[in-house]
Amino acid sequence: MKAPAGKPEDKPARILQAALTLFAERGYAGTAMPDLARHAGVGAGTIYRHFSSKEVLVNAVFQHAKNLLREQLLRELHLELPTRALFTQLWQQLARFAREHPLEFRFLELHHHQPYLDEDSRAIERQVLVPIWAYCVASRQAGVARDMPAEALMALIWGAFVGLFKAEYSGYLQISEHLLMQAEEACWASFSPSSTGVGP
Amino acid sequence: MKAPAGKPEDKPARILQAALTLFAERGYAGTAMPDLARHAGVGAGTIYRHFSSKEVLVNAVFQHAKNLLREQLLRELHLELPTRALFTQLWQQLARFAREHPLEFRFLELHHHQPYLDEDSRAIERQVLVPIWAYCVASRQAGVARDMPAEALMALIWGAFVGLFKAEYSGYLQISEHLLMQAEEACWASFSPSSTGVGP
Amino acid sequence: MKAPAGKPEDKPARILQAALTLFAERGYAGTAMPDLARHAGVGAGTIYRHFSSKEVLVNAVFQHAKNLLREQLLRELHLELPTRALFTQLWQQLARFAREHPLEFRFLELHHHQPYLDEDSRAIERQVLVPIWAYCVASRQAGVARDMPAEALMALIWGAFVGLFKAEYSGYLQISEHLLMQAEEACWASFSPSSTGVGP
Amino acid sequence: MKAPAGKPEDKPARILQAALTLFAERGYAGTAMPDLARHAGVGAGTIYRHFSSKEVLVNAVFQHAKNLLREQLLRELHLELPTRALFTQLWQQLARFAREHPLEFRFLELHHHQPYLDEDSRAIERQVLVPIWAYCVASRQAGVARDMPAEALMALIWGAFVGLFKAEYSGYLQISEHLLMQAEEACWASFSPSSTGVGP
DNA sequence: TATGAATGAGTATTCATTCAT
DNA sequence: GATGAATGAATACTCATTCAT
Repeated sequence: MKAPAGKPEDKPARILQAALTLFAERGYAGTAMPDLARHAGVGAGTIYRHFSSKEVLVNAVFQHAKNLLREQLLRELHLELPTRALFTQLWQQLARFAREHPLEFRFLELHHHQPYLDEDSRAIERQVLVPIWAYCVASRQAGVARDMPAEALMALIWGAFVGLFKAEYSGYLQISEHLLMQAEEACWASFSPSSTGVGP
Repeated sequence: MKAPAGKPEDKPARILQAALTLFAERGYAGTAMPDLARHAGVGAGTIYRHFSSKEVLVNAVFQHAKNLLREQLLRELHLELPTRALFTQLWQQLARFAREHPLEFRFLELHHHQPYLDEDSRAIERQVLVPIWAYCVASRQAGVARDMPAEALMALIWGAFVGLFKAEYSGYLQISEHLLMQAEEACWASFSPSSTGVGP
Repeated sequence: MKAPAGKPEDKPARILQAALTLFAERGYAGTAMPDLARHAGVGAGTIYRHFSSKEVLVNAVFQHAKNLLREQLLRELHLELPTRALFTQLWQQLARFAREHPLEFRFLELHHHQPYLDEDSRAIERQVLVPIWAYCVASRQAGVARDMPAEALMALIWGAFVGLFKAEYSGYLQISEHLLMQAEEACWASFSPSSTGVGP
Repeated sequence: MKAPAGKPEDKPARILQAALTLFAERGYAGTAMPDLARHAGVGAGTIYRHFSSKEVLVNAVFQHAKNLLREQLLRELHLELPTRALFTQLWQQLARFAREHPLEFRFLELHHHQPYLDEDSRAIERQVLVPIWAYCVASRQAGVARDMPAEALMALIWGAFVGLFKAEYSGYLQISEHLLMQAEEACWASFSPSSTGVGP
């Protein structure tokens, strides 16, 4: 009979959860360890039994969040679909991630490229990007994406997506399912070569 | 004849400059006041003669940066231009801001909607948004923007723009003048209603 | 059949041994209990089953070491020997102790008269000193020791002895059997009244 | 008009003094920085303006104490004196140091060869020893010191000296001027070759 | 007015000790 | 009995802010 009690008994999980929440809210430097301990419902020392320093902790959170994103983004991806459909699928997976894991989403936005991220964290970051990058390169070669560097395409689409959800949690906007699909179409339009000026 | 020493500029400006630089680099919470004083080349106490607290200082920086953005964005705006041309103009003003004031740009991205921003800062934020919002609303009514909330359109375009420049200073990308224009076209495509299904 | 695992020895002994080692190396305040537990190969809590606090533990180590010194110093002491021979014997017993029990020797040097030593520890300290003191007093009355307080004689000889061995484990010196005997002679010279100026 | 006030205004000096006192009493590891600050009558942060860490502080104290010892020991040393007289002079200088600077004396005894001492501290340690070592070597070559390694001679005499003063501050003994001279004679006896067996 | 030394509450982290298993 | 995870007070150190000069 283990840990049937009220509070979830898994301390590391509680600590990660609290860290995710506070880092997403206040950022790494803005979060104090004693505060974090209180939120996790553990003693301050307990954190250090599981994570040897604040830096190690933030990297653990980063890697958890990034892995989750990778799984949600790349799982059940039907690469055989036509480019347009695949785009929709990617968009929806992203949206599902942002919806189901808002803290992870905000955390990742806030802790990009920070100096305390270690090599493992950076490696996972790259792991997420590579398949998307490949998709962009392939689309471009197939003539169904604009003639821009894959990196630029990704930056525009990812940026637009992030902008949309930031606007929501900033209170400017409520994203309905319908709006989500409209935004997807808008982004597809910025991704695929425009038909403007394309002959008769 | 006052202060003929090393740097002649006036103190408040030096302090604001140092604050802008460090906040943009390390964030508000990650920046220490004594460090900031050293960067500004003034005594720690001097900061407090001009800005009564760290919060007041960050708000001053925010307002300076946001005002600069507003001026660069809205100055010499030819509202009588056709929507498409106005879009290009806005895009170019934004790009000029990001290019000429990279610190202000990064600072603003990093300090959105933080709890230490006061009412004045939030008001200025809105001041910047309102004309853009009006442009979106008008475009939509004229049928030259997609049928989405103006807030969503702004979020998508602003997000894409920010994504592009973040990719640049993250080292993923080098933004040439040509690329900038291609990106503008892509964003316009996501802004204007797609011609899909529109047929004779 | 209990605890057939790795180290078979009994726990209290293992704990005392680890405490002796670490206290001798790093001092009382410089030694952490969890570290000590790891060195002893026991759980942290186990220490407290046998020693109710760190202070109790250090006193146990002190008493063990001091008792060992007492035994080695006073056992098989031929009090009937002439003063000179007895001096040599004491010197050799001391040397044997320092050689065979270097940790105990270092520990005792490092933890003299510390405020956490309890009355029992202080009592044992005195028990060791009393017979030596008696030897000094007797020698002096017999005219074979210098005309100084017994305490001063003891301090000089003990100090010289300790200095010699400290020099060895500080790496300044290697104490051969021959050197040990030379040193003994030198100390005897400082103990016994000089013949200088003694004439008919 | 500077610092005429009750308490000496020199913060670094006050901090060094408090550090000397507490380290001499409780040892390095046994002394807490906030305690030290309170003793020095300064804020905890003030210590760090002058000494960048506890280690830097203990090295500063060590170097101050060792330099003082060196000056008192080697100053006005009449190297042209006969060996016996020079020995007395060294002894008296040492005694003066132990008398006038009991805290420095205790501190040095307690912090020998500790791992936190830096190269500068170790260098000064050697600087003190070298001249004494030279004296021993010269004496030995002149046939007025026992035929032992200079290091052993030093260890015995220094050890005896330290033993004597430790006995005093441990309360076993009161060292009168007369006793000090008797002890000096005893130590000289252990230093110089015994006349035993030398006869007509 | 400007300074920067000084402060002490606050930070990350450690450690003697406890207690559920 | 033995364990080692958990604790929270204590530790070394930092930082926003003040104030004597």
